[in-house]
Amino acid sequence: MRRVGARVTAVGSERRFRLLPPDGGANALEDELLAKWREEGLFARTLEAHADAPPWVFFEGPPTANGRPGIHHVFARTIKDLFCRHRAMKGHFVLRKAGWDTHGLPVEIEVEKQLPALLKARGMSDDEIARYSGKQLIEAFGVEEFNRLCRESVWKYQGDWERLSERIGYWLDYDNAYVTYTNDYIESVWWALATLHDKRYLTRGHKILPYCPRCGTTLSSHEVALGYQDVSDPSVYIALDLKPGTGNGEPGTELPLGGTVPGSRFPVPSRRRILVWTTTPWTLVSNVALAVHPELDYVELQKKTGSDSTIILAEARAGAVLGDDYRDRWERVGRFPGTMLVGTRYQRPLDWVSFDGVDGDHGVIVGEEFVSAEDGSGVVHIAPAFGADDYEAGQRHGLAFVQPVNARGEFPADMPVVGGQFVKKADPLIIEELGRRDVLWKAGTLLHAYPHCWRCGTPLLYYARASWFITTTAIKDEMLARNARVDWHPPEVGAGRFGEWLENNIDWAISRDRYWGTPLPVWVNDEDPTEIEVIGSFAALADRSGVSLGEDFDAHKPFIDRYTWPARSGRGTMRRVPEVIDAWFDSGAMSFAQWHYPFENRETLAKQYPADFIAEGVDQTRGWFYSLLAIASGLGSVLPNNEPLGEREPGTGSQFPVPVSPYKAVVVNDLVLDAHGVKMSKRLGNIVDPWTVIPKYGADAVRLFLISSSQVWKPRAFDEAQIREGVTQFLVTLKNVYSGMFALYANFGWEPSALDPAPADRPAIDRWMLSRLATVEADVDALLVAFDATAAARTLMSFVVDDVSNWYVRRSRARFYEVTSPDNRAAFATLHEVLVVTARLLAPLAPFLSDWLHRELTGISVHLAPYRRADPGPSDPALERGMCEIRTLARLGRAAREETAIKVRQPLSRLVCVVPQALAADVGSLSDLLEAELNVKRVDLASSSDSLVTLYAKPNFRSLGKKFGKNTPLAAQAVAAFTSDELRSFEHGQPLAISVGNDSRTLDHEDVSILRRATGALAVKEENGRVAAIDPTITPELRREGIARELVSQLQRLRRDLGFVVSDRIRVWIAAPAETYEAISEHAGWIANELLAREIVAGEAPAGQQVHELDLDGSTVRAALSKEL
RNA sequence: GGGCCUGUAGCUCAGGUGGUUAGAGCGCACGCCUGAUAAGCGUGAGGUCCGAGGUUCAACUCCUCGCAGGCCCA
Repeated sequence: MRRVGARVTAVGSERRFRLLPPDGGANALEDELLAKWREEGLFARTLEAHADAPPWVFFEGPPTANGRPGIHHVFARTIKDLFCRHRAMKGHFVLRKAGWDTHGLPVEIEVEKQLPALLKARGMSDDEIARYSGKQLIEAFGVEEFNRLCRESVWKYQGDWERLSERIGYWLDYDNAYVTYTNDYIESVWWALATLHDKRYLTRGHKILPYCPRCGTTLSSHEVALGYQDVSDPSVYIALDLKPGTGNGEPGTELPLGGTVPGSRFPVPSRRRILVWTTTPWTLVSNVALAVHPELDYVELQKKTGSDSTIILAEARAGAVLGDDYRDRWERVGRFPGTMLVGTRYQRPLDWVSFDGVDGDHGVIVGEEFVSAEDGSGVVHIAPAFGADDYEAGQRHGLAFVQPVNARGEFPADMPVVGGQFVKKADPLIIEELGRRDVLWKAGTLLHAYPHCWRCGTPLLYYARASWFITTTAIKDEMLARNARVDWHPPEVGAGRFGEWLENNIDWAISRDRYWGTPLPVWVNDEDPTEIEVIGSFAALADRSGVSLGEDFDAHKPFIDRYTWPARSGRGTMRRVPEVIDAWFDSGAMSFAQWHYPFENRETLAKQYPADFIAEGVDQTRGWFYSLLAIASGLGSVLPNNEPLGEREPGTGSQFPVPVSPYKAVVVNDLVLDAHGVKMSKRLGNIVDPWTVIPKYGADAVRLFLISSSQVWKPRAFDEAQIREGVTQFLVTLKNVYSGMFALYANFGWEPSALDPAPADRPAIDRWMLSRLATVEADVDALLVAFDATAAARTLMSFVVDDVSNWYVRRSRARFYEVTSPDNRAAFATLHEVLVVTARLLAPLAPFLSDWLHRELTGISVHLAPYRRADPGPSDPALERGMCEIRTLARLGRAAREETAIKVRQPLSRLVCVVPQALAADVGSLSDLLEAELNVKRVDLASSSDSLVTLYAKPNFRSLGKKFGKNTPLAAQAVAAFTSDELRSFEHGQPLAISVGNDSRTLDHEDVSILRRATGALAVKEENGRVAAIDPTITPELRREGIARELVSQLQRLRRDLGFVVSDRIRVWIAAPAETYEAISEHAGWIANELLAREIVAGEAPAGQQVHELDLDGSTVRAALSKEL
């Protein structure tokens, strides 16, 4: 038998299995693999390998590259990558086309920031620059040049994105990325818009948008959020006269007269007024209605001093508006719900706007849910041109639309009092005028947060702008039906957040008054705005304009605006509208625009639509998830495999065709927070830079942490300590199993061969290990199929730590010290199989270490391997059950030993075990594992007849509850009271009955769990019917063996401390008291073998040898070691 | 104000068609092991499962109402 020093072989040239680099080497290891992958073109090879396989379609939600990627991007990209890798290993063709979202306001803002410096360089003065608004700066700078800069700016961080994606192992085809600003992409978007227009889903309308009158531009919600300031605004209550005799036309709907309250001592009022609150007096000029909440209670109040006029307001607001003591001064003469007010007409506060020729109602009270009892008077003034709620209320109630304010925020020059004034400046003038007209009730000021232009500080106006819409309200049912087909993870995002939102969906305003975006392909006759052409292709553009587009054609502004043509009607010129479109429309069109469909790749799209899988953050519910769905629903069957919602076929009861969703499954991830659970922000400086943490722990560790720490759709705190404690521990364990056990000893001469025993011929623990492996393989795969990456990761991680390392390897260690016998070969073959399959299961989650291991173990990349073995070998549920019991017994046995306070090194004579009867057979053959684990000479599995065993009953509440209902607790008591003998005979088939009250019933076996308990003078631990009882008696013989083992332990430590290596052979001198020496001499052979000693010499060491004193449980032993040459 | 989510041990998180000892890892205390060693293993102590009502023989789990935190929307 050959023993070779491990350290010698490990660095020798004959090694077959490389050892892993030492701790902290994750970065180097991953870099080594990245270089290898690049060199081999591995990603491309994995694609080629499955080129003809059934596709599994993934859509990449395009990131905007004009910001640095952060740790949350690593999170989202890990999710995308791991499912794609998994399905690819399962044998699908998983094309992963990268994409870039390149249009839109964020890009423009980046460039806009550079404009002042650029204009100054051109000689423009600071004063001049300061006078210009953002849009004016762009115009002055030149749209052509501006857009050129935007186009460049998009790629500023492209390198960062690609580097990070590569570093974390996110495989994506960047060479064939789609880019939303390219002509091909734009043409597909045009086609979609033209198709939607053909279906009458593209329309023109109004939308209330936050608008900066100085910059002349609308702002996105993101920009609005940048500019909130606390300001003091007017807070004005006005009292408007109700017109008598008005109501909603139904009999009896007229507002009851105040004085009709029974017993009222007040006369019928001659004047009834309603109190209205506003913080924007200038909008009163445009008032067309008042809104009340239909279910809110309103009161009519009359001054106790005997005035003959009354006021009306929400009851809940009376105290706040009139003073808490208002009841002292006011008498309530009426009380009614808001619905009673609806339809009543009133005298508007200012009459400067004419309604001549204006469609729609005005001067009327309407009911609206948005009216709040939290502030104001519970009556809201409605000016549809100046508020989103107002506008929608106007739409719902057919109100007139007047907008006597120009784009600079000024009233018309010819308006009385406020003519030509900027609206905000007009507030005081209007308040004065209201006073003169005797409608002003109370004027004060209010401090509140109001949005201002982030660029110039001007207060924003909510202002109706002409806008182009996709009438998504018309396809709401279609969207809901398609959404219902989506497999959402988690489901509540789909049904709740998203579904709820779809239910309340409003039309999608897609036009933007901006520059850098897909131009809206709508041409309008400048003489007749009703004549419209929507151009759906560049060919159509060339055809209509009569101009050949040429090689250098650029579809962006300003070039596109030069294409005009005479109107078909014969009068006027067709000119493009100035707007570009919402960049969300671009992204939502990616499913087909990335293929330049329908102009090219029709066959490709037929295979690559719809997506099997997408994954993004929750913030995309109203973003990309929506835009994909809305566009797919609007386009319907012009996309392949995209049948619209079908009518129910008459008579058949079947529904056809089944609507499809543009994505069959979505995994939604939540935010990544900092270690303390606080949202990361630049302001707080708590942003985690991926480039500092990834080199530190490795991408595998970061990926695993992000996936395993909690369900991906929950927010997670990014805590480095958690990476170390949770994930690194797992990775270290896996590395130890490979390097510290498998590779280290396999290098002494094992490799897979025909000499390895067949699995069926291996020891039970090997067969158990392989059976567990097959189970875990199936479980992890099923979890990934079901998109539960967190559970998959946890299952695999606990398998490696608990089952493989902590049980199989620990219990099998000695079997790896030799490589020759069948038993050794069985262990190596088993562990090899375990590691290979583990590497494959791990590959989607941690693509680096798994590949490194797989290559060492098999010679090929894990990413070219199948995810599951075709033949996982025999599964043995009985063996798995039995081992589970053994491990429970081991745990209980350890606890029992702990109680005896006898160290494990001291052998004991026997362990008595009890398991539930049904499992006894499964456990029997495995008891030798317990002997070794607990260092006992014998394990007895006690049977029921054993005098050591007492039976006791545990009631099964679930089944007893069905029989006894209310009396369940009593029945349970009765069951628990059965004696051991009664239970024994019940087990042997004798009936057992209990009576509770008048109710006597025979018990079924399912009603009672019969458990066993060991009794006697043993150290006993028990849990759920499993018992481990240890005999603490130490016989002299056991004592001697314990001494020998203690000696070996101490000498081994000494041996190592003195610098001997495993291959060294030694001579040992031992001098000890007589009793101790007796123990040593009895076990001398075993001791020598353990210590790899040629000879054990009894007595004092010769002079010159260094002597070490050891304490062996109280007796002193002197020992000396020397190397045998 | 609305929608959705979360609240379980000091920390991070599992779990449960409602069933009587609520789990894991880390941390802590104690101990083991020493041919995985700048490793490995165990035992133990920690919980009114956010609060209050309700349904039920039985609620940590279901219902209602709150409280606290988060996200999105207004």
